[in-house]
Amino acid sequence: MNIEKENDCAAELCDVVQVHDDVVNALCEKMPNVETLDNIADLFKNFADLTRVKILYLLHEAELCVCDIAALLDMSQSAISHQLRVLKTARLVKNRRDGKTVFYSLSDDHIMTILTQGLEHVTE
Amino acid sequence: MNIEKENDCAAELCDVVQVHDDVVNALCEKMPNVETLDNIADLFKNFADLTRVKILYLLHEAELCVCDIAALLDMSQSAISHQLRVLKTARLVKNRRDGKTVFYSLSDDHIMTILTQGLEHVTE
DNA sequence: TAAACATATGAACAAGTATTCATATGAGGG
DNA sequence: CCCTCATATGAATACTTGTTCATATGTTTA
Repeated sequence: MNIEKENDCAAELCDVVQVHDDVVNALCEKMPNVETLDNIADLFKNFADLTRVKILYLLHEAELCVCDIAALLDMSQSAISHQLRVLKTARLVKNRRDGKTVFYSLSDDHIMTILTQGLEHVTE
Repeated sequence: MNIEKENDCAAELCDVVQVHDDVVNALCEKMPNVETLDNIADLFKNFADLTRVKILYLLHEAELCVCDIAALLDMSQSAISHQLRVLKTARLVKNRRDGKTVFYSLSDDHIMTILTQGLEHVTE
């Protein structure tokens, strides 16, 4: 019974076996596969940093360029650019160039749905 | 115009001012305060690790003791115990003692709502 | 084409974190 | 009581990550 091994469910539990076998079997089958769980963890990594949360909230309100975000958050242009690259790699934000300026915006609405769930949880 | 300073909105933007002042003012007012955003980031940190995501999914299916989780995830008892402490500190899981055994379970349903949002996002 | 501006990027450093190892605490059974 | 089992914890280590600094790329304008 070990979800690590392609859900083949063969790991041994405590000698005392707190959980009945049928329950544990059901457990393995209901679990998403490890790759999916890893993708979920990676997704949430993007929301696990204050700077990135601020950026996402700002972009929810308006399309912004790098230097505007840097000014609004009182941080260096480089720091913001690095973080925007993280968010872009995760496909949470997209950008478009207009002359010298690069405008960033949220990729889709689902991102804000997740953040709102978090907001609701922390505000009870 | 700087949300860092208690939303007093007084930071300077790019010289080129990509965003009009009224838009930026609206931005500052709509943003949750920094403390709230920090709490959101802290909340998501709990979901930003594969081991913890696995644990939460397991606990969604059944109340489990430490050694069962360790066996199911093929990890050391100590590693699991450390992670459960993280999740307990964040009030995402609760526990009860029954003799030698300590059973862990999810604190509330909202936790799974957030994870499900993440799952939906990664599975498109 | 040179200068100025906006952004991107690589290396380095500091801070945070997940696991291991050894050990401590706590509970039940003999 | 002592022994065993289940869990917790502290220190150490390896790994990850966010920011800074210096610099490169790309675009516009003089």
